Amino acid sequence: MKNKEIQEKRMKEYFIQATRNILKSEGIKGISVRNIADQAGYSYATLYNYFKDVNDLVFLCVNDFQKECKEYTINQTSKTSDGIDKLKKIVMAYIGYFIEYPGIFDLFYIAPIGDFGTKQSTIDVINNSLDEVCETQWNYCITHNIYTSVQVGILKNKLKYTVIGLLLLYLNRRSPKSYSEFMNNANKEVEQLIRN
Amino acid sequence: MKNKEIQEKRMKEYFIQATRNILKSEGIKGISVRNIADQAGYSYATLYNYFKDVNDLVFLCVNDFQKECKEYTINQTSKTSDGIDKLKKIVMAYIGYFIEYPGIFDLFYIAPIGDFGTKQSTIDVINNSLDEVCETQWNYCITHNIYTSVQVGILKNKLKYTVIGLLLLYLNRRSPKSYSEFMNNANKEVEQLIRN
DNA sequence: TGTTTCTATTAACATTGTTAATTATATTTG
DNA sequence: CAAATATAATTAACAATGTTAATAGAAACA
Repeated sequence: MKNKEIQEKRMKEYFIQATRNILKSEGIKGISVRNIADQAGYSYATLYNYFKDVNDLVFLCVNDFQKECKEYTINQTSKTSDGIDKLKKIVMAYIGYFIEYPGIFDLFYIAPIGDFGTKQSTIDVINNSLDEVCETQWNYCITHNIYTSVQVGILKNKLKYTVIGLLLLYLNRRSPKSYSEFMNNANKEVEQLIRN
Repeated sequence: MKNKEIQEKRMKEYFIQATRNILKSEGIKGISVRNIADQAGYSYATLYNYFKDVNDLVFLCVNDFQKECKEYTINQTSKTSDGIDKLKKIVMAYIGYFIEYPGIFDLFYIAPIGDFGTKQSTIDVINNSLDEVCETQWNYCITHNIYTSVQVGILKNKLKYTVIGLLLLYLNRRSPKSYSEFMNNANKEVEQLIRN
């Protein structure tokens, strides 16, 4: 009876792995049932023995990406010591992650959430994505009296809306056109927010 | 030679009109070549005699919607006299417009812009959408020394990112869940931004 | 080994955007 | 006005999509 579960888990992992690869390389536009199944080494209909539909499958990648994203920001900022500077660098690294993998931004913030089919816990991970990445620095700032916890609460929201707004406009090719200009804007906005 | 142009313009208008109706009622998910052509009273292939593809057609609605959006904000704030209060109300009305027509938000900020096929002027309209709606109030604030023009430049950006971030998260069903909570958040954010 | 139960695959359907072939309608010309 | 031509609109067709139903294959068990 246990073998069954192990095998099922393994099969699911094959499909999830394939989905992650496609999301990272081709983005959401590259996602299709047949494409995923091909990369997983199975037929497209087999997928439906393990997942309700393709949307269900796609959102199962959120946890892995959030984990990867956090590690990414940690690695990019390991040399900086705790405090506001590090907070800023983490936020910029967070932005950098989605610039490098626009398909993951689509998944987190744009892909439609099925009327019911997407777990609340997944949505929670998305909503806390930026906060979680910054968590230790927020705590550091509170315990070292750089911010009050009320200020942190307000800042978290402002930062979230600003970062997502910036990314949406740039990744969806509204504005600005150039990467360097975008990074300028992002730097400026994050800077202004964090230095109160 | 002139008749031809008039007729062509009229035909285009039929399709654009149909596209606008669908966007306002069903949203972008309701857009399909056959659906548009049905509502326009023609066959689906006829559409290709007047438009490069369906994306081209969809983005032609941007100008109309921007105009409508501006009128919407004017009507909703006609009783308020110029100044910061009016500015805030206009921004909230702008938000309200996209809450009422989520499909238009999708068109403005989410729909993918073809590698080439979408006119730069259309993209400009989108990027200046909020600024244009607020224009007279920004000018009022500058001439009455409420803000400096430098401050206005900074505020415009902050406001844009915040409003779009707020709308994206709410309309795409990330957070918050309830309308009233969303309006609370939006009010708070806009308020904090505008009062320095 | 033979039967049953689960798993994977192929077939099939409806829907999508787009193009080619064909028919209907205007326009021009004799 | 009638015939020839150009233009506009429609149907047919294709490839790709998500999903379900029918089948074939493998595993488990008697």
